[in-house]
Amino acid sequence: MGRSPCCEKAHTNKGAWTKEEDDRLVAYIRAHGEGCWRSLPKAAGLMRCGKSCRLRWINYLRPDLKRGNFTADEDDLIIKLHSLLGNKWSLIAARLPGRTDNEIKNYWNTHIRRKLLGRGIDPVTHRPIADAGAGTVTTISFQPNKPNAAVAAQAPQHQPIKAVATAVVKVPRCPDLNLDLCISPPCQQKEDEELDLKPAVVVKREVLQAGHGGSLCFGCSLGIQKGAPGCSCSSSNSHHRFLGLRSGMLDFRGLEMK
DNA sequence: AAGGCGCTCAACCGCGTCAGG
DNA sequence: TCCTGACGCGGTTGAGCGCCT
Repeated sequence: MGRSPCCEKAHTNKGAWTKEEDDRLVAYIRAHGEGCWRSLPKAAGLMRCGKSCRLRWINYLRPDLKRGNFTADEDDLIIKLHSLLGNKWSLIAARLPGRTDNEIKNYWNTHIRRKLLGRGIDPVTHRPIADAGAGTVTTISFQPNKPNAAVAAQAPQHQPIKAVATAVVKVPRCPDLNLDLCISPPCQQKEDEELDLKPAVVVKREVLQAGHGGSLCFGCSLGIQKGAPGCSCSSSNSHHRFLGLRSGMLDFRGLEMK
């Protein structure tokens, strides 16, 4: 049994969106909110597939999107997150307010990948290309309160990405990471409100429904099942900082690449 | 001036996951 | 418990643009 198409393809537009279509979509979502993408096109009077509407909204029309070039700090953060998460673009995007997974994915493939290759670093393993087959672990560690300014640009060639830490964690070089990390819950709301920080993590449905409330471990916020390796919800100290960083929005200012 | 080429990024496609019946 | 439908994600494609020859 084949998969049924997500929409009636015979009567849907494809390709670039027109200004009128954009306006219709924005107007509809402003009036009714997001959700139920399948029925949205019909309700909004659009000859588009629901998936197409969702993508257009998320990647282009959303009002909170930050347009324009990536900053050096964002570059740096993307590289670090990719070294931890692999091609989990949605998770990386969740840590970059105003950026979308598609945008980051494109940026990675067009800019960062090349940049890393130019430095002799394998963009997949984040290890020096000459050392790619070694099969050893990459030590990623972090040291808070060190300036990170343009560390990516200053990273010496043929050096693995590495940071220095109070608590050193070893991660397998395989992208299927065992994220056994000390982290903070993404929503320490009161504290974040005081600092005017907006939680950037999109919390998975199951986590919300499991009644975690505002006390999620970083693993859960990344979509790891509660209780699975990488989840530290049950830990007595659910308020530890993720690698010494604030929750919600990864503060990478204390990270350093060597 | 124009054709070729490479790059960028918006959009599409197919699959995995999950909730609800 | 199984099935189905909807959503979300990551990989891929291709139109449009700018640069080069």
